Amino acid sequence: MAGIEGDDSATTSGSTLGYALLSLLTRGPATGYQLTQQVKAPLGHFWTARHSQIYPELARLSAAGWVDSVEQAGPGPRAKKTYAVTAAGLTALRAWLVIPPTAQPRSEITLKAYAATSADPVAMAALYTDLAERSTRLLAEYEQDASRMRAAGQDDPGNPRFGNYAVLMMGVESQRVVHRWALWLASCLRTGRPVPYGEPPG
Amino acid sequence: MAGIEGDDSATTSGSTLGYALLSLLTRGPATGYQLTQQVKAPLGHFWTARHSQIYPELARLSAAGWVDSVEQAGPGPRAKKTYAVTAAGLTALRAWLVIPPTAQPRSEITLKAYAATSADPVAMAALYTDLAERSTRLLAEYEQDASRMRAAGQDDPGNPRFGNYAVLMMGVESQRVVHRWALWLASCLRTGRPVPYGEPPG
DNA sequence: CACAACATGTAATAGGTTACATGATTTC
DNA sequence: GAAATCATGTAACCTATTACATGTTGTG
Repeated sequence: MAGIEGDDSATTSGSTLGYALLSLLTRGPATGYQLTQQVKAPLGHFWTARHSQIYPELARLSAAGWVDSVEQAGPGPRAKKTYAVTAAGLTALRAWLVIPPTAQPRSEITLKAYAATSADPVAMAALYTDLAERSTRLLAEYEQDASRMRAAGQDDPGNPRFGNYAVLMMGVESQRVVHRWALWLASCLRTGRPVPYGEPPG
Repeated sequence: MAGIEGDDSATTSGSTLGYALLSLLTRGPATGYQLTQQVKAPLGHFWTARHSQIYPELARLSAAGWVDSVEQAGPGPRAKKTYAVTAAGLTALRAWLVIPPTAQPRSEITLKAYAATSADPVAMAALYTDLAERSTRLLAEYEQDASRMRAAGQDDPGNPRFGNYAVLMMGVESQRVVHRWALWLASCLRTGRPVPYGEPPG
């Protein structure tokens, strides 16, 4: 700051949310509202954001020169703004992508399993049986999405939407794991005795 | 508040961190420092907390009557406090455990995969090859921990430390998934052509 | 004697959720 | 005409990270 002009250099190091929005915008220009929808799936299986977080972040990205926007009037009291990544934004995204990620995942279902023996075994087994059922439903959904994507050629790394497919593959694998693990855990809690992991359920 | 006494009813609904600490304390009394160490593994594979978050939370749990503490003098300028779960704390924990969890997992490695095609394919493939290597190391560690635990009878749901084993099993499965997925992704990016998921690596 | 480990706290900041606020257009 | 969808923002609150602050005990 302090009187020095021309400080619009690439020193701005954005937030993870900012990079997530840039990633979405590489699929094409979008409004804040559309980004709020698009973040739901498949990205939303591993990363979520609400509109109240997205709108202020778009303003910050715009101030940093990483996106620009055109206004289109209505509907509602305010102008509709369509955002697009700038060359500077794409450069920043590319630089961020190749930094090895460090953040640990956070899983509430696993945290509850850590204290599983403190609760009623029957209730706790039911919890994990329900979880296994939910993962079955999700898995079916994801597999359908995956075959639709393959039919559209999105499993090709040359396709700009290949990332959607990569994220979905992780979703499929994760739900398979949740399914197996939840059934194993439920089986342990129901029988009250050690169950070897990976055995077919009884 | 407001003049009404006897408001120490079970209306206090704690934070997730609070329940995580209660879960740790079901293994036995501990100081804030010890909890900071114990949260690292295996719980830390899916849930983390720093001491700066733990100390204030212990104060809140204490105020709610969910834990109590004894002071032991030193070392350092302040007294050392050893915390233990109270009956009320255990009741609260049990009630929380059977609530179906809703929180979505958050994974930075998957987020980066979403934008994989925006970066240099060689650099990006290297990132995921490194990730696969790291998961191999972690998997070996976890498997060792698992056989130690089995030898100690912690794979028995009757054992109060069974939760440690359940969390570790999720860790093992998760690292296996990360390994397969990262190698698949690296293979896609290196060859630039669609690679069927689950094929042995070339 | 330096350095790691033990031990407990607070302050400032960043990240994220819930709730508040407004209003047009489209569909049943 | 009611309800869903489109569309954008702010405020209050909760959660989590980084940095600041202090001081002892044990090990090489």
